Amino acid sequence: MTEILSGTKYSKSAKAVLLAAKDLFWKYGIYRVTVEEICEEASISKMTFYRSFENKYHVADIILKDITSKSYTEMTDLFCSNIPFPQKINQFLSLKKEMARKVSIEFIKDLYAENEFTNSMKKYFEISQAKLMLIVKRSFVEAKRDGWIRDDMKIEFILYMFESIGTLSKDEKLLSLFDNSEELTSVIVNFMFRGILSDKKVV
Amino acid sequence: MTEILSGTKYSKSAKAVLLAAKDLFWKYGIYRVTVEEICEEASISKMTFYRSFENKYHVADIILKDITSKSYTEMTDLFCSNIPFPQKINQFLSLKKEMARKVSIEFIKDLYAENEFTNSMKKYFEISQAKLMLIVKRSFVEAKRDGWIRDDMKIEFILYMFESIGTLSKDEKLLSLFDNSEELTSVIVNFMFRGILSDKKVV
DNA sequence: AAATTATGATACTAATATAGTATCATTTTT
DNA sequence: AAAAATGATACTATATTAGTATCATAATTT
Repeated sequence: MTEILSGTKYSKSAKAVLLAAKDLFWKYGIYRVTVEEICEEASISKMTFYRSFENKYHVADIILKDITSKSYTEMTDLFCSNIPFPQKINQFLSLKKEMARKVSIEFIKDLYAENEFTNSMKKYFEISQAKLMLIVKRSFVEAKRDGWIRDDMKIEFILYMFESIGTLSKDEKLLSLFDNSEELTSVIVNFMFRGILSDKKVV
Repeated sequence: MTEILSGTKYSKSAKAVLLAAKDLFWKYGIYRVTVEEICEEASISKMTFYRSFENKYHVADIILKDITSKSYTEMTDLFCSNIPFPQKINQFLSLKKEMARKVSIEFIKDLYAENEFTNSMKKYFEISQAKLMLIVKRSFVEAKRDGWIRDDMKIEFILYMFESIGTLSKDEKLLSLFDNSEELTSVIVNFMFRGILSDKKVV
């Protein structure tokens, strides 16, 4: 939790804002939270807020980028490593769980609500996703070659499903079926990998 | 969930409003939710809303009363029944859990934020609580007489702690330590009863 | 089928909330 | 002591929201 914004990049007050904003965004999403609320929660004045940040979307942007960049680095490292495929999947599951705990469903909901500010965030989110997919694909190709994945499974299909984990979380109807993003993610991810893993080599 | 508003007291559209409002209030509290949002969620027009309800606080009032009245009836029945004391406590725990699932922490937070509308709701909440306490007290007195409760435990102290379960949930600082009211309640309740039950008669 | 009733869509006003800025006093850091 | 950061307040412009009036349309009842 407090690992967020680890460097000395931000001043004391700016950090207070980022932490307070994160808590509020997590609970209520972005659009329901006001700048004044954030300031009150961070115990700073509104002017101090506007001296460091453009607006609340700027804050949300920093928070999102901080979290996704860390998560994608971990993911990339995982899929680039030489550990056996099933172990990769296990670790992937726990990384996903951890990430779900880090990114609230309310946050994502507001992110994908049309808005001139959130659009740039969306893009960043999607670009990170795309970069990761290249690495993941390579990993899946190797795994298939090594017999870890059922023969009738096309890599393209797997990748499509893999990407859906991110895409699905944009679907309001699906989101509303779950209480939190952690639950949703674990359901999707578990479902996916149970169906993918070859029967010959059970973890 | 859907047992809410079981009678034919409300029209189809009014029921839709109550259910939609409940979902929104549960997630975001009362003040963050607008009438128009409720209408959209309930798929009815704003006019239809205002033909049935005064405002969103009126809706919140009905929801709260519906839930508390049911819960307090169950509690009263439980403590008036002739089952052994430890069993009463066990059932009390599950009732409390069920109630926690029914009343969101966001809802209570807004309820106890100063506001001319929520004041009447607060009163109703507190009166129900007071009525229940009379019955609970009688039950505790009997339990002590029958040796279920440690001798050095004063009934007044127990009642105080018992009431705290409700009062504590008003404390912002404590609330913020937990993700949901269910967690908070179960922590308090469990803590309480483990310390109260006599060592001689373990359940 | 006609009448009654409930609902919807739209447009509107008044009230309220919020964003963002200017200014100056105060505190903290250097 | 000087410089930099923060706070408090007041302010304007804008956006949001509450609540109502009006008329059209759909659903029910008779």
